[in-house]
Formats: sequence, C-alpha cells, structure tokens
Amino acid sequence: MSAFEGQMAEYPTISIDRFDRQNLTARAYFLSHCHKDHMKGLRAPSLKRRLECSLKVHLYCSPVTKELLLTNSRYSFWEKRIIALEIETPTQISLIDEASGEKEEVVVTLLPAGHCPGSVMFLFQGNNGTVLYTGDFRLAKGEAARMEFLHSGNRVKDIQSVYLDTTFCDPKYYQIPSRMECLNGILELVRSWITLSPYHIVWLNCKAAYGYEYLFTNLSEEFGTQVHVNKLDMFKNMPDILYHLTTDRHTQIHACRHPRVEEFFRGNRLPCGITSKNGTPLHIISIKPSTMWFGERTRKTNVIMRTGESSYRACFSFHSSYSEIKDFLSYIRPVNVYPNVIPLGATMDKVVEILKPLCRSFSKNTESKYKPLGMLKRTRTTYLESEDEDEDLFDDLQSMPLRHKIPNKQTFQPPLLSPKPEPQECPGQLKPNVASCKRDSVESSLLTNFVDCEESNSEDEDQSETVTSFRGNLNSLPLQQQESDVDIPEWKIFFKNNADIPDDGSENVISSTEAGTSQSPRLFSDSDGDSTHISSQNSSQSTHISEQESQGWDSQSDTILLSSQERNCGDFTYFNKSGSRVRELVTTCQLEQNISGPKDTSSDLKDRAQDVHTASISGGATTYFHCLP
DNA sequence: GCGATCAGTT
DNA sequence: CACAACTGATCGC
Repeated sequence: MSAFEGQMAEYPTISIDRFDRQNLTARAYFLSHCHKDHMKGLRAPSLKRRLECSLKVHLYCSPVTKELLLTNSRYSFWEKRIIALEIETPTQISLIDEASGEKEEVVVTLLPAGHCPGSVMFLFQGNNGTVLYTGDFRLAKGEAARMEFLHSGNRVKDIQSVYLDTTFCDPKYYQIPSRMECLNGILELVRSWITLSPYHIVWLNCKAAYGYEYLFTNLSEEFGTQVHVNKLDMFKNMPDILYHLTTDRHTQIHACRHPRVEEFFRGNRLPCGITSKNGTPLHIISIKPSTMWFGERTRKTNVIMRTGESSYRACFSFHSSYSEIKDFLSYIRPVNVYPNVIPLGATMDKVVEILKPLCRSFSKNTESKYKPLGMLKRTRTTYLESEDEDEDLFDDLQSMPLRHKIPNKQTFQPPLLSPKPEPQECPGQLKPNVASCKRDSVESSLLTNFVDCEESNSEDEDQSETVTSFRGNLNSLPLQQQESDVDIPEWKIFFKNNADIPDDGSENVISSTEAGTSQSPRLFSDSDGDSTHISSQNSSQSTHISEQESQGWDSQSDTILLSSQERNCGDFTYFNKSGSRVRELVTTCQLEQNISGPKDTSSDLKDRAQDVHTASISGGATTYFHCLP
C-alpha cells in the first residue's frame, strides 16, 4: 500500500497519486494507475470544489488509466480536466499558480510500469533536476536498461531522486518467479483440468482490481475460451482485452466474483451462481493468484500449490521482487531514493538502509575518493551530492561506465517460443501425470508441478546473509542481452524471455504428491531458471484505445507535446482545444531553454539535446496495455 | 446521508 | 503468503 504523501521534494507544486490534504492546492495532478490506494481524495468534494474554481488544474495519466477512471461515473466530473499523455512522449507542462501567476515548466515522460493496465512511472525533468516516480511497478531484471527515456544517448540520465515502489523491498522476497513462469504454470494447470470434459470448470479467484487482464487474455488465447467476468464495460475501447472476456456464464473459465465466494465455492457453485450445465453438475477447481517468493538460494520455485481438494494457489505478483527492485535502482543510481511503501514488518529506516548503498550519495561517503591522476573531469560519484550548481561543468561519462543502455530495437528470438503447445503431446489428459504434457524447452524441461500446501512454504530461507552476499553483484546486470529482442517498443518487449533469475544450475525437485482420489490435476511447476516460451507473443494486449479516446485535449494550452517524429527536428507539437494538432517549430536550443532554467549549463544542455535527439523510436500509436506480461 | 477511518475478511 | 478491495462499525459533519 502506498504511503507516498503525494509530493516530491524537487517539485512540490505537483501531486502524484494523492489528492487529499496538502495536495488540494497542487498546480497539477498525476495518476500512475487506477488502483484505489493511489486515488485517495480523487473524488472528494473538497477537490471537486477546488477544480471548479481552478480551471488550469489538470490530471495527467496514461490513456488507459483515463479510460478506466472515466468508466466509473463517480469520477466523471474529471472528464474535462484529464489529459492523457502517450507513453514515452516527453511533454512540457506549465505549472501555474493561479493566484500569483507564477509559472514553472516541467517536462514529463510516462514510462510503462508493468503493474496493471495503464500503469506508468513518471519521469520529470525541470529546473530542480530529473526525478523518477515509479508508482507501483513490476519490471524484470534488466528492464531499466531497455528503457529509452532513462537514457541520454547510451548512458543513464543523471537522476536526482527516485520515488520507489518498495512493496517487496525486504530480503525475504528475494525472488519471485517471472511473469512467464507463473503464466505457464497457470496455463498448464488450467489445461489439465478443462480438457477433462466440458463440465470441468476453472474459477480464478482474483481480487477486484486491475492487473489480471494479461492472465485472462492469455488463457483465452491459449484455449479459445473467453473468461467470464462480472463487468467489462471499462474495456469497451480496448478490443484486445474485451475480445477475451465475456459476461456469458457458459464458459469453462471464470473470474467472476461475489461477496460470499467462499461459501459459494463450498457448495460447488460459481460466484455467478451456476452449478451445473445441461443438468450435469460441474467439477470446479479454484485457482487463487497469490504472491509467492523464495529466498536467494532457493532453487525450486513452485508456481502452483495445491491448497485443498479443489483449490490451488498460483504465483502471481504485481510488484517487483527484492532483487528486481535492487536491480532497477542500482541501474539508475540516483542521488536520493525515497520509498513509497513500507513493507509489512519493516521500517522506513530499514528500507532506506537497504536502498542507500545503491545510490550515488552512498558511494560518496563510503568509497574512497580516489581520483586518477590526470583526470580532467571529476566523476560525479565523488562530489555530486553537495551542490549541483557546478556539476554540469563536468562530464559524467566517468561515473557511469558500467551502465550501457541495451538497444531497444532487437529482433525477437523465436526459437524458444512455441506459441501453441504441442497438443499431440498431451494425449492422456486424463492421465494424472502431466509431466507427459510438459512443453519442451530448449535447454531444460520445464516441468510444472504443484506442491501440496499442507506445510506452508518451507522455501523461505537464510535471509540474513542475502544482503551482504548480493551486494557485490549489483552492477552486473547489463549483460543479459543475449535474451530475445524485440522490434516493437511497447509492452511486448517485456514478453520476451528474461533471464531474471540467477541460475546456478541446480536441479529441479519435482514434488508431486498425494495419490489423490479425485480428478484433481497433477501439475508441476518449477522454474529453475529461465522461463521459456509463452503461449504467444501474444494477442496484442496493446490495448490501443479506439479512436475517439486519446483526445481529451480540451484546454491543453499548458501542455506541449513533443511527439516522436518531430522531436528529432526540435519541434513543438501540441494540441489545441479543438483537438486538432498544432505544431510550433522551434529550434532545439529554444527547446532546451524552455525546459531548463538558469541553473542549466552546457553539459546539461547537451544531455537534453541528446534526449530530444534519441527520442525517436516508438511510433505514434495511441495507447497500450502498460501492463507488461 | 455522506465521507473518513479502522478492523476484519478474502 | 501480505495485494488490494470490500464490508461493517463508528464517528463527525
């Protein structure tokens, strides 16, 4: 749960993900994603009143978030005041104090966060430095290196502060199986059940929250079976999701909900009420997505656990694991880091103690201030923190030698992908042992196995040593390029294989258990290492919102959008009130001056010029599923 | 009656 | 396995 109060030290006149108390006077609002704990105060009468008399105040978010928000009529009063910003499109925003007329410029860029549909991080650039607010995120190791806008040229931007999702920032959450491993485990479990007969039904016991959509779309795609949900109107303009959902209860996969689900389930009844089909009773299993984690040295990562006769838990996480968080932060190496979340059982101090060593200011204090003789330009690592007045006089090349951007344009590696699992390999669906059904992976058999849950996780382990032993590896991440590469810059790039689990090559342990008399499926899931193929590269979850959306450009006079193509030319592009596009040509230098203030120096200018220059990928498509499966 | 907050549940 | 939302009780306006 986010404990972020809404304001960042560097840009206190904007509020993010909080809309109450001191945030009521913000000059601009930002919403990273559509989860309730990030929307506190967003529909309060006090804010509504403020809005009525402060006409220049807007709420900025991704197009998908805007759509999800406005589907809820309680938020419709925002309609004229929301401005959807395209992903990875730097946009200049004027922060105006309506009383004094005082004005400050800031450039914001939305980066996909992989948490739920529409979820983004906000990268702000302005007179008080570059800061990153991550919102909630799940990014695999190495993803930061692939994010174009965290870089200037081939190097990481100089980021002053990161406001970080620290939900799992505790060594006990060292590793969480990758999205793909989890998805594969669930796919196999579902397959083993619904292929038994048309009366075999799977119920996904999901929370009422966005974030499971990629699970639904993958299941639907894999089995040609739409998923039953209570409500789908929020996806009316997202055909790639909508297509895989249904409100027709006659389907084998359900994700419907009911306040008294547990009692329903005990009575062999689905939350939507049905218990039989054509008079034949249904055989229902429940799968409850839950976060599972493993210690640093744990090899076996069972992504499916059996918790009862007809109940399973499946590994599923909206948030990055401890090692993913550290990987992300150690790549960015900001001067400061501020946790947005205090994990249960932890304290702010403890979290900061973990994160500080990954920041530059820490290096300054603890590492020797060795400077090679003859070096004309000092490194940032040594001095930076105190004052940044003059930092820009110095080239920072020295300070970031280990971090190289991984090119975004890469070719997707098909060999590991077997989009459709070979059905012929699963002749005996009735056979309890699904091992025969496993998909081939190139290097390792990817068994999926459940572990009975009689004993709760024995997996947890030696957490005490994890911190120290891990510390040495922090800068080692950029070398995962051998992974697949993709050409399309949007969410799909996250669907490739990431060797995000440290692999020391130990063996899988398959703990099939329980002779079980029922028809319960036998599933294994392991994951020793790299997950492999995913069912498909998949049905475009690139939920582009259909045309009429992504407008909302009413009263955008304060917003300037630097669109992809034009950025190269140093153009300004923005939208006028009628929604039509207006371009205003400026030179790159003019642009820089607009963005940066008096403190700017040549180096900073150079950096930003590079930003503009390198910002040319990612064609202008509308909107995407910013949940990165 | 509405909203904020808290405890409990899933 | 701890995410995120819902429910219900209580308090205040």
